[in-house]
Amino acid sequence: MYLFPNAAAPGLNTPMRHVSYEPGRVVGATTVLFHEGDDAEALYEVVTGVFRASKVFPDGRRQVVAFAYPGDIIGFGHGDTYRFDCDALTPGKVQVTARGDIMRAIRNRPELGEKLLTMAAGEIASMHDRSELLCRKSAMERLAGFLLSLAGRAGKQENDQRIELPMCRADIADHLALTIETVSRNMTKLRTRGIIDLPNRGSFVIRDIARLRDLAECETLH
Amino acid sequence: MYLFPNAAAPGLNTPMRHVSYEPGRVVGATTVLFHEGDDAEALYEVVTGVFRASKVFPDGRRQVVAFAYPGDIIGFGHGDTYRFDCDALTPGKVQVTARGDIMRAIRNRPELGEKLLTMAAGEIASMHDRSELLCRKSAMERLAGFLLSLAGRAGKQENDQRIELPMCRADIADHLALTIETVSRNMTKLRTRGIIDLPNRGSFVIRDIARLRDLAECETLH
DNA sequence: CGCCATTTTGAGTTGTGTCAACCACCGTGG
DNA sequence: CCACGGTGGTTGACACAACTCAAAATGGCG
Repeated sequence: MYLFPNAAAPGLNTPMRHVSYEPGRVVGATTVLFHEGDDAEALYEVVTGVFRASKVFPDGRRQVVAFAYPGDIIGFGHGDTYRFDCDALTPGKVQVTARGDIMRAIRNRPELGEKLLTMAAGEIASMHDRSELLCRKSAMERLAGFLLSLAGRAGKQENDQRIELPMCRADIADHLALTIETVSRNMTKLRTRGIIDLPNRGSFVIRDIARLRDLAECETLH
Repeated sequence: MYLFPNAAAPGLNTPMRHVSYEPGRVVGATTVLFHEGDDAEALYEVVTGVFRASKVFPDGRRQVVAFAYPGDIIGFGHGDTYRFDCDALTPGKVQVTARGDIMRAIRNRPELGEKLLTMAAGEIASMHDRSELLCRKSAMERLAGFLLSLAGRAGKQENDQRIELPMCRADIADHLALTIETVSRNMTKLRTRGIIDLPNRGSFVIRDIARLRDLAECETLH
C-alpha cells in the first residue's frame, strides 16, 4: 500500500505540514504524480480527489496497489526511487512535502522519527491484512470487502447512501487480483440479490450492509 | 514479513547489539519465542537456527508469514503486541534486545531512527513482492521462487549443492498459500523433470538452476 | 442520433482444492 | 534384528471457482 490512513498516526499531520510551506498542488484527472523508477523526492498528502497507485509487471499484468483518498499519504516507504506509478482518478489537490525536509526534521526532533516508525508499523500491518485478503479470500469476499472499505472511507456506513466509485472495473479487478469479468459477475450477483444498487457506472448504493458484511467475512454464503 | 534481512540496513546490527548486553538465548526446536497478542517487549535477532513466524486465523487456516534465518530480525514493525506467533524449527540461538532500549536509543541518536525507517521501507518493499507472489503467481512459480530463495539464503547458487529444508510440507504450503498436496505434486514434477533432487525429507538439491529460475519467472513453462 | 469504450453475459477450459487411499521413513519395543 | 505403528508425504479421482475467449448490451458523449 505505501499509504498511511491518517488514523494510523494521530497528530502527525500537523508537524509534517510545518516541515514545508508549499501551498498544495491542484491536479486534473489522469495527472501523473510520479512514475515507478522516478527519484522519490517528495511525499504527497491527498487533500481532495482520489489517486491510484499501480505497478505494471514485465509480462504486462498490472497491480493496483492502492487507492488514495483525502488524508492518505503517498510516497512513504520507498527507497531512493518510487516503486510504483501514481496518478489521479479524479481532479484533486495534494500537499507536497520534500523528502529531505522530512529527514531533516527527524534529525531535529527524534520523537518524529518514532512517530514515523509507528506509522511504518501500521503500514506493515495493513499490508499483512492485504496479503491475507489476496491469497485466502474468494472473489465475492474480496469484492464485498472492497465495497465496504469504500463505504468506510466515504463515511457512509448506513444503508441507501450513494457512494462514488471513481475507478473503473479494470482498476477494481487489478486491485483485487481478479479479472474484470469476475468483478462484473459478482457485482451483478450482489445487485440481483438486492444487496447493492448500481445506479450508474460511477457509483453504487448499499441496500443491505449487514448481508454485505456477512459476504465479506464468510466463506460459505456466496 | 516483519523480518529484516540484514542486507537491508548495513551497519545497523552493531549499534543495536550495543543497546543491550544480553548474552543471547539458546533455544531448542519448537521453542516458542512469543505468541500473537503477547506484549511486544523485545526484538530477536536470529544468530543460528531457523525460526517460523505464523498466524492462525479464526477459521483455523494458518499463514506462515516468514521463515527467519541467521541475520534476520524478528519483532520489528509490530505495535504494542505481536501480530503473529514465532517458534523455532531447529535448535538455535537468538540475540534479544528490549524494545524500550531501541526507542531510547532513537531519542539519543536520531540517525538511528533514520536507519530504522530505511529498514521499514525495505520491509514494506518485501511485503509488496510477497503480495505480488501470492496473488499473481501460479503454484509452480511460487514453489520455484521459494526454493530459489532458500538457495539464496544458504549461499548455494550453484547446481548440485544440498540445501537444508528445515520446514515440513505443511509449513511450505501455508507460507505459499497452497495446499500440501499442491506443494507435493509440484515437488514431484520438478523431480521427474530433473530440475531438483529430493534425497530425503529434510533437504533438496538443485540440478538445473537455470530452468528453476525460468519456472519462477515465467507463466507458461509449467 | 450514432459511435465507441466499457460493462455485462455466455460457453467452455483449467488450475488448484478436497477427499481419500496409499506409501515411506523412522523411532520404538519386543 | 525385525515387526510394528505413527507421522508426514505422495498420488489419484473428482469438483468447482475463476480464467479465457467471444459476443452482446449498455451508457456516455460529441
